[in-house]
Amino acid sequence: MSLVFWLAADQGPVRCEVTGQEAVFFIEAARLKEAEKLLSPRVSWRAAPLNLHSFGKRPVLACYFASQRQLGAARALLREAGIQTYEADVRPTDRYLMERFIKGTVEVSGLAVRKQGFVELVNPVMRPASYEPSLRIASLDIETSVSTQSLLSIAIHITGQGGSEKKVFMLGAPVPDAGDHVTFEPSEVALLEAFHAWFAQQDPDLIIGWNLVGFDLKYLQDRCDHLGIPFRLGRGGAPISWRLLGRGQERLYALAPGRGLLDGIEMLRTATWRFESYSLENVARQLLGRGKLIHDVEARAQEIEQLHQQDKASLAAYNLEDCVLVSDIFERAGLIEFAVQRSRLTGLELERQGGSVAAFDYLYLPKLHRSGYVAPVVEDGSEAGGPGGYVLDSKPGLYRHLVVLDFKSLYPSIIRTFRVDPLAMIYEDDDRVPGFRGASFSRHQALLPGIIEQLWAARDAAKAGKREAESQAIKIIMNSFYGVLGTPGCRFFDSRLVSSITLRGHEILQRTRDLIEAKGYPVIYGDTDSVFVLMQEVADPDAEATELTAYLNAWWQQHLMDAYRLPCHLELQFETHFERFLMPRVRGSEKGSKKRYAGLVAGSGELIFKGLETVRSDWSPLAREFQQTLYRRLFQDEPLEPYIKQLVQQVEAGAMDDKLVLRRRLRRPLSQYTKNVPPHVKAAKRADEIRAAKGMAPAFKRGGWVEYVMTQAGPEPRQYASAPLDYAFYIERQLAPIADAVLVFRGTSLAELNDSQLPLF
DNA sequence: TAGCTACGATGAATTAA
DNA sequence: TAATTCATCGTAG
Repeated sequence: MSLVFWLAADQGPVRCEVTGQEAVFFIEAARLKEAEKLLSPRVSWRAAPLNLHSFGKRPVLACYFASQRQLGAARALLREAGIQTYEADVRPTDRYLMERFIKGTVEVSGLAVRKQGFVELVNPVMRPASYEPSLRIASLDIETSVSTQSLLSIAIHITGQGGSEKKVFMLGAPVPDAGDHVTFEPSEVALLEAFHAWFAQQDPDLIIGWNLVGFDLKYLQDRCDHLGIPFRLGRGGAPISWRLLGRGQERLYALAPGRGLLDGIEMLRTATWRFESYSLENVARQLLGRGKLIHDVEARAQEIEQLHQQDKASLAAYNLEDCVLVSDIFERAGLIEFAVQRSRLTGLELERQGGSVAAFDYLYLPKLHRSGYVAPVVEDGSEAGGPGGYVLDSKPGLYRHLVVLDFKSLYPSIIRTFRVDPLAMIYEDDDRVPGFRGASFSRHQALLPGIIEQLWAARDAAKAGKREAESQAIKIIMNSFYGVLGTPGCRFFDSRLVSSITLRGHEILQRTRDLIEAKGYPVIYGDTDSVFVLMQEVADPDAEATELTAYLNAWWQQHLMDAYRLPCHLELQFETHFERFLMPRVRGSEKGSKKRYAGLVAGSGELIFKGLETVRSDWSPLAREFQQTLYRRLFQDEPLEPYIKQLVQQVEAGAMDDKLVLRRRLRRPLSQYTKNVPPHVKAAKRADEIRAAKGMAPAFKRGGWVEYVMTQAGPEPRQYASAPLDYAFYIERQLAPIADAVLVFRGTSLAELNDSQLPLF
């Protein structure tokens, strides 16, 4: 893999092609002499002895090369000579990838050659200096005409290094009141050319947007192809390279040489921000408290065309405002800082999504090599295995003063404490820490615990320095280790490893519960790393919770030292004090629920819902608002019955019709629902039938949302609903389950309340 | 261009009576 | 027709 860097320099942009990376493969030791003869005049390399974990225990030597290119050449030479190479863990990732985005923080030396207006460095050596982000960022958004398929306008908002700038390129005749930053062009070709010229001169490091690759860049590429002009947004006019990622769903991936392409939606997901809808409108409202300039999303396409004909100044403002929203969202969520930090930690491209397995390799393999071991290859055919987290049975009820204690980063802390590690597991020595499922771990020859220790310290430093994005990136990586070890897609997958993490977690959770109960506090629930402790009748719950936490931490320290001679890195923390708390029952059962509860946080008045209808996007707004009001009243000891009865009457009277929409995602293409047809699929199919009859294209794709209402004729798509709404459905299936979860503790139900209203004969 | 398991609710499909 | 199982989705951690 080679990388092209463009760096600012006095003589103009400096182009560096960097292939410098330590690459490695393995050959049988017996053929070293032959290999030396073949390789030494052509490439620079060195061989190191290694123990062999796989390849049938034959002695093997690791051959290190300065670059992937050298490795490739060596591989070809050896293959010709019939010398087999083993490439168990050669990776194409490059630790310097991110530096192309960080101007002035990379020291470059090498032979400078002038080439086509640029200075090219031959044999560059790059050395990262301190990290100092100074990026120039272009937020890009286009508007298009649905009827003619042509491009109407391109807006760009530039921020960061070098100051901010706003620009709109618009198709059509000039209008007077549009502002200086709006440029009008007579044709699409002229528009695209003007945009290219301006963009090259601005020379941003990053391009950001909303569905940037999947819509804006794709559209621009298609349009340029159609018009026969080149589309060159890379540095130095390089074209964008496109790739279609397979793996079931087709996803478009784009790379612009010398620039990063970051999509807001993907970045928010990666940084674990969660939204019900990732529309720009919704995310901007949630995060910034303001929305788009055109509100009616339904008629948006028509409105844009209409604006282009009648009010170009407004269209320019609208187009630009979307760019500004995206810039502000990136700023508010710290997405660029997050992307840079993540890339620095994982060695993966800024724009790379997921990649947990690759990140693990990046962190682990160099250390494994230095320990003298070769990693195994990925074996296909093996099934994922091993238990997950332990969930305590809950004791249902309505409580006062409940505190939640949880273990901070439980799985990473177990790995660190109990020396869980692929190498430690296979390394044979006498001083071992027991695991589960027959595994045990070398106390001294372990790599992962050290990696976690370093990350943990870096995270504490980031937190202390208020570098939130960095801390978040580290947390995500630490937490991904457990998942990676549990997937057959990872070369280190082994059910003994994951079981040694999760089953130790079971033990820790259960023992912690027992210790708390032995102290006289009832534990009514717990999930994986948390315990829910009752502090009813306690004068100062916060003080006692703090004291209890300290006691438990000290106990674990002592216990692990006594039982295993291990320093304990488990850390229980007192997280929340609920003034009031409700643990529901499983519907139609006496059993307490798991993963569903609600509580009123002491002091703040904040209501927290977990797993309940309120937080589920597939329940109607009616149901979700009902639950929040109901619980608020419950926790404030206000009467419930009048409110419930009143709401039921309002529903029947048709006063709540706009809150009855249900939404659910299609996780497959419509045609693949064969075994049964759930309501949202029925609604989607009806919608597409109606659309087909009108000569319109199908609107429901895999991954899309279906909005529907329940009518007396069954589920109907929201846009095309015709039958009268089925109020009985909403009362019995949306309100009653929510009311009953509370009323059951008073020995009544919604149905009973309703019946009592009927006249008695 | 491969992180994981546990759990609950609903409604459709299937089976027992 | 009632009871049970299965498919599907969204969620907790």
